[in-house]
Amino acid sequence: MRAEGLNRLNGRGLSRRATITDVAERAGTTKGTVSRALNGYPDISSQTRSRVERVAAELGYSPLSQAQSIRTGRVRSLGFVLQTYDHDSHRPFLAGFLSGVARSANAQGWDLTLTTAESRQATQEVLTRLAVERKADGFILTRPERNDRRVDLLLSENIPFVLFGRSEEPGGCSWFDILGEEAMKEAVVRLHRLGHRRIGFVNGGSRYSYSTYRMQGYLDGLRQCRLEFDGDLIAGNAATSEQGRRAAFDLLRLDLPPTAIVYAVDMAALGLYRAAEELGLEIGRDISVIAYDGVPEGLFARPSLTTFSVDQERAGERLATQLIRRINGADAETQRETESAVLLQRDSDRPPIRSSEELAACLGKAAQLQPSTKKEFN
Amino acid sequence: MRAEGLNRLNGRGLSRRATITDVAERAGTTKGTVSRALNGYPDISSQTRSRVERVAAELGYSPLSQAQSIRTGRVRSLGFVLQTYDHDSHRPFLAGFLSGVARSANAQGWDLTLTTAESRQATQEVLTRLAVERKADGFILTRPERNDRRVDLLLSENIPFVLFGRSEEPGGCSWFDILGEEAMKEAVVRLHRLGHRRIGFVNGGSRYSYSTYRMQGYLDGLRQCRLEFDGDLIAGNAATSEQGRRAAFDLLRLDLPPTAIVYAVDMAALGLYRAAEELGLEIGRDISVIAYDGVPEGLFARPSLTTFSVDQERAGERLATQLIRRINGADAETQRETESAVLLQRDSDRPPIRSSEELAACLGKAAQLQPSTKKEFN
DNA sequence: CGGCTTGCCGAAACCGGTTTCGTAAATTAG
DNA sequence: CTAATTTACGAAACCGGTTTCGGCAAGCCG
Repeated sequence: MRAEGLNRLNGRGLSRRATITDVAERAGTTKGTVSRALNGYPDISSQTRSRVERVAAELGYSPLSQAQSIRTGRVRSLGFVLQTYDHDSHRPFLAGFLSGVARSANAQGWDLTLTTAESRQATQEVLTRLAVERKADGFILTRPERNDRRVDLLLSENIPFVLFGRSEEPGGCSWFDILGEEAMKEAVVRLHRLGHRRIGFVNGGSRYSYSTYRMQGYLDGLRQCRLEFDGDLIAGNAATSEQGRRAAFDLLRLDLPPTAIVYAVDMAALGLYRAAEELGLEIGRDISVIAYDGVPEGLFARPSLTTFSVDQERAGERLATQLIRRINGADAETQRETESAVLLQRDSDRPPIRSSEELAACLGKAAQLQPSTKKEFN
Repeated sequence: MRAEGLNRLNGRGLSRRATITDVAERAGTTKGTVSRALNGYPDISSQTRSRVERVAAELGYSPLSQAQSIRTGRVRSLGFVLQTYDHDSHRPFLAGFLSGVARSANAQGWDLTLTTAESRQATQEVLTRLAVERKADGFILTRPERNDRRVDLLLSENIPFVLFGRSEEPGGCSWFDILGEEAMKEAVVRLHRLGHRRIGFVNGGSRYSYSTYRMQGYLDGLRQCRLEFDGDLIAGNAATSEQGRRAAFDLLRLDLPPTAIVYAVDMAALGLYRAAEELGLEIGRDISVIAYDGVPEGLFARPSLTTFSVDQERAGERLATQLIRRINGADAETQRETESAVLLQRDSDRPPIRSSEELAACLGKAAQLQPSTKKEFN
């Protein structure tokens, strides 16, 4: 356990990095002066400052963040907790998102520390641990919930954080978000314009705050198109493909089924594809669908899924930048941004070939078909 | 987890953690003794050791890794460089993989530091930077290349690392890998058993070492089935959907086209789906396919893609464990593991409905069809 | 009983930084 | 021209750990 690995700087190994003492010696001054010069303290003459800066550059000196941190308490590192208990639908996002976060952080001389948690409770503990052990100066939280315990914790401990998603927390949060309500509204309008008159809605996970916005957008869309609201056309929450399939059955079993469905979540919309297969319906003809997220799976489904896509990488970049600003003291309220989703116009939304009544009749033949027991989704 | 120790509040918010001095005072000894006791030095009486351990537990003390690191040079952190220039096909993997790495690392008291690089050159620089700045004690490298500069660098600098994939580097590397050759062989055997006699092969990126193994597996499969080798049946490298589509056209344009194709990479195999659409072929009837990776897209394609899937999360877990052992001084050669891929038996491989000759004739009608200019794959 | 190990641990140096404190020199004020 | 401020920086403490060094006390041997 002990001493083997520690003399890594032997001979041909890593060229020894320059320390602050090296810089001080070469600049003919002391550690303290070098530190103050490099950190912009006011009581350093401009002459000395530039000399120190030049020497530091020559030696390629850059301070060791963990050495700094034991005094300053800051490590120049952003924290992200991968919540493995969370529904799968965010998995495809992760690569782009993390890549954006890390890229933006790196560009500003920061790093990203990644951890996992397997329950909500574990998330709270991990956040606390990382903050106490000073592994991270602040956190990026994704997918805020309606009453998010992470937010409560970080607010009460006064630890900086930013949200991917909005929050109504009175404490005041920073966030970056995509306007899901705007997309949902546009989806309805678009389907209406194609000739659909009964448009269903399948929302995402109800505990998440995004579902409020998306529902609102659906309702706004109905209003704008002067379509009457019909509670039957709203199915339960669905964030996974299997949940989406069940929601589809619920809607299609109606006496007057929708001819088009707006899904708040791509993965759930892919469940409609399964349901359609089982019921012998053709998507884009018998039943249209528009969803939200832009997961890659939608591109390979047939017909390909029309959806509003979110640029995860950009979100990651923005959030990293905001968080660094927050850690550097910016007010929470000043760090808020929203953007629009981008419609990927594909093949799952087309004019209806039958009315709701005709569709119902058509489905009548397959009426005995219940949502079969879950098929293996391997 | 260690809530008792955090309870002393320090002004607003942040709770003060117990330091080694707190432990020393409470145990009635000195910092040095506490450190030695907790780090397993032999010159501490078992009585003192257990007293210190008890006090440390009471106070919820755990050393600050960055404070340790300025003396020991070790931070208990694993490094991973996200190579954004690398072909996309690994993106879907990332979530599971990183989750495995982080989970396993966390469980052992380590952390994961994530960075990005946008070119091979940048990767080299980032690896060096992280090592010199002591942000990571070692690295996990994915997808080793035939002559991998990362490996050269880390070997020459004597920095611990493990590979997801094998390497013939003489220096001696640690690795975890899935036996791609085994899977490719089984794919051929399986297709042969279904009645296919002309089986094509589309390899993945030729610069990566995995392509050697997978090619070998294909050849082994032919041999086992006593099928004659035909160079025409091997198409160029394809790692993306578009490349896979072009490779499909190359094979299907042959005078005697294959009735089944083994793809070394799922994403490329999905390109065959596009080609088939354009040529009016039905996958699983006119042309069968088995691929490798287990990307989620394959599940939603129709017919769903039969493929050998890799448990990314487990790979991440194993690699993290190996790397930690390496950093703790284990020999590189002792840290090597391989496992088998798992066949996801789906619907893209079925008995051929026509012979190669019939297929050629069938395709003749569509012969004028060239691979059209790249469609937008948004 | 004396000399030599050995076991155990306190004291202090050290790691690479930051920050406080005090003061000589330079500047300004009177 | 002296006194009062500033300015600029060295010296040293400090952060939270690790590691070296040396010495005391007990144990062993003769």
